Amino acid sequence: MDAAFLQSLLGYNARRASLAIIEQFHVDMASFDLRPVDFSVLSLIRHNPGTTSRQLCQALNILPPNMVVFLKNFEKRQLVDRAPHPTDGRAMGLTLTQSGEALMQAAEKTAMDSGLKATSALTESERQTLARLLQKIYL
Amino acid sequence: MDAAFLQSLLGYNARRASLAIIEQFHVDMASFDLRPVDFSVLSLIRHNPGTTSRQLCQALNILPPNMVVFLKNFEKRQLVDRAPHPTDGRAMGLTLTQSGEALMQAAEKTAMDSGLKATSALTESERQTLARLLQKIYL
DNA sequence: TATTGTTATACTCTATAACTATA
DNA sequence: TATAGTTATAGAGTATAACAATA
Repeated sequence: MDAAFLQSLLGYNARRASLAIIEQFHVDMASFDLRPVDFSVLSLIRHNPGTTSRQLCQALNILPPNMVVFLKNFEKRQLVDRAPHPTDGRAMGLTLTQSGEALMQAAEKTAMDSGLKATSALTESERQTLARLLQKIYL
Repeated sequence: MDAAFLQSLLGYNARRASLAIIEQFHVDMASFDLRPVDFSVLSLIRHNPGTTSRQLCQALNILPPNMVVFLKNFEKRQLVDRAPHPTDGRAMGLTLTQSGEALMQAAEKTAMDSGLKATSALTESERQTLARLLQKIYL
């Protein structure tokens, strides 16, 4: 099967590569019960304690009604605490609970290892080049 | 918002970049009424005339029941012809119709231009490096 | 017995409209 | 008037089970 033309398109390559990495992610992260989007949200909360739902939505390009569902789930799993925002009465400040922190400490390590496994065909130098070029596209 | 950790993960970067390119794709390809997956299937048929549904499924990692819907749509739009396969009585050989060929000739040109626009922050040399590294991940 | 194509359907993900409470 | 959060729901995308026809 000749896929030379599709392989000349960066969009095609980026999508196929991201799906391959995510497939590995699902395998390696199964024990955490975290989808990629769950992981991204919790990681941002971890590294930005007190952040709001809106800020997460903007950072991850997620629509607010969908974020509500994710956060509700995290609260039910006692991974995230919601406290009144100090300056904005409409918003809620988000932080990881103690068990959320413990989970994410392990999950971030596993996610890093999973990413290395999925990109084992690359050298560390190539990984850094790749990350830099991809960020030039979407940032 | 500190997203440094997520940005260290290739899976996150690849997904964000692919979404950015696909967003541009939707804008530029609107007049063709082709989603990325439609475009990929039709392009493979164009460059591999006589190919079968199963071969397309394997090449694009699409499940057969979903491919049936795509091909049925293409047939209704008179973009694809299906003829009995010369050697396998179970399969159908797929080719573009004359109007399908005309559409895809224009669509492939537009898709290339769209990809260049979405990656205008990169040099041509960087684009080639990026494509090569991404293919090392998923091929 | 395995594979191609197919139907029907379930499940997940993403998007839209409309509402409330506060800025 | 605009924004944060929420509810309900619609739409798009992806996956599973089961079947007929052919290899």
